[in-house]
Amino acid sequence: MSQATPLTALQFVQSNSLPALVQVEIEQLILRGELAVGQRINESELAARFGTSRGPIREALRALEESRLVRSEKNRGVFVREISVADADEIYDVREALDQLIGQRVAERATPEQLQELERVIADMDDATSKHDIKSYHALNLKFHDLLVDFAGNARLTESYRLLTKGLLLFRLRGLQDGGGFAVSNTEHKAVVKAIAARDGAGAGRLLRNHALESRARMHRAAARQPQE
Amino acid sequence: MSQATPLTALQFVQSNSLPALVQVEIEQLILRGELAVGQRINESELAARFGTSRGPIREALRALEESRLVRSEKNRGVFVREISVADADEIYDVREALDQLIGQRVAERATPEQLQELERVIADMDDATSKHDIKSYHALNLKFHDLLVDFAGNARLTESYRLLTKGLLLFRLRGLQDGGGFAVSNTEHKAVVKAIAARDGAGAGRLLRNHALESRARMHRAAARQPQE
DNA sequence: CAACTGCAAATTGTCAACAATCGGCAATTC
DNA sequence: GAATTGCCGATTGTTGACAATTTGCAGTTG
Repeated sequence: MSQATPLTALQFVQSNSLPALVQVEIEQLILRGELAVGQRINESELAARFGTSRGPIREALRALEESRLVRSEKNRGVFVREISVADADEIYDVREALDQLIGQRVAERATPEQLQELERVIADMDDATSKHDIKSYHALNLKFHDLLVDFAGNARLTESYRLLTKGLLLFRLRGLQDGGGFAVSNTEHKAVVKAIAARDGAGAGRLLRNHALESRARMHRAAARQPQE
Repeated sequence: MSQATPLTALQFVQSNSLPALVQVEIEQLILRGELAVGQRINESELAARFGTSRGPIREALRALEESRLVRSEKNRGVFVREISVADADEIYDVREALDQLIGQRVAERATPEQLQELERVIADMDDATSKHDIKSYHALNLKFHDLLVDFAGNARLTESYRLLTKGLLLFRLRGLQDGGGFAVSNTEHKAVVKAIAARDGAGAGRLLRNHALESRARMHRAAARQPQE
């Protein structure tokens, strides 16, 4: 699913409707922080920015509301969703369960090529760590977990997982996620991949769940350090 | 969350926008089977039916698309989503993981009142079974699992779970879910509640996961009996 | 008679205008 | 001078109209 399928321009125009395009565009705006958390979204402004009328914008916003990236107040507008530590905790509860499933399934079905790809990303993360390149590390970390859920080979699982973690991304924008510990985090990644390589489903599941658990703990430490609630 | 909060008419009008209302209305239409699985949805027709213009309808459909109840093809319209046995299997994979989490959490935090409520629903299901009232049994079964996820006390979990099982409801409309076995199913319910009452989190989790597993098996038997793929 | 071409009706995609509502500011009152 | 009221600009909610696209059908052609 994250495999970039090369589309011809024709296929692209045929399959993507304006609201769908606008939707991912707004999503990027939010996830990159250009639309601040909690901020009201002005429909006319976005319409002007994308060169459309307000109709497609509204459709896109309604979809984003369903996917929990924005909330809407009647007659007042839609706002970029805010997320509290308690919210993040709820997400982590579910994420831990899904990560366990992911680890188990990937261990059972990953191909050698996929295993290699995971190892390559881990190596890149080591690189980023030694260069203190936090931004790269974070992108690679996302990619790593994205690959994992992809390799689990269950579209619904992928969908549920992505929806969930998107909420966490929102949280990161508040600067509250992953309070350091990059090296530690990557050590955990390595343990997971090792279990996958050994086809140890139960072990990989347990380790990946534990990784999520540790990630949650790192979030809590960061939140305690920088209490902005 | 499923606790019916009584709203005054004023609050109702203030909080619910037309697209949101239309959305649940269309959802009901689909889940009750009035809009057949796979069928194309005519926007103008719905607009006339609800006495609105097409704008709100389109917004609602976009939200339903995000929640996977419909799919949309550009310039052709939106269709009620179809679901295959393979799709249902994917859903069950995730559901099993979530059910385990639900069982565990409920065992840890259910109040005596909540426990009683669960037992009451189970008794009602026994009633329905002895009366061979399949319809009531099914509604009660839904209610039972709805209560469980509610009592788990995690809004995100509830949301993920409901989204997932909504897809399964779509499947049931094809007459492929739960090939008999009501009595057996309720026996499993009783075991789960027993573990909850004993505050046995691990046990309740295991039992509820197993219940989902058995439910999946029942689905497969029904699908094998009535192959319409 | 099969296959292709070109219309025509139906339907979706998009827009721009109008109505309803909200939030803030100034005028008024006590 | 503080509180309240009434207005005004800005923004959302909804609509009806128009443009673009699809699809089935009839007519034509080989």
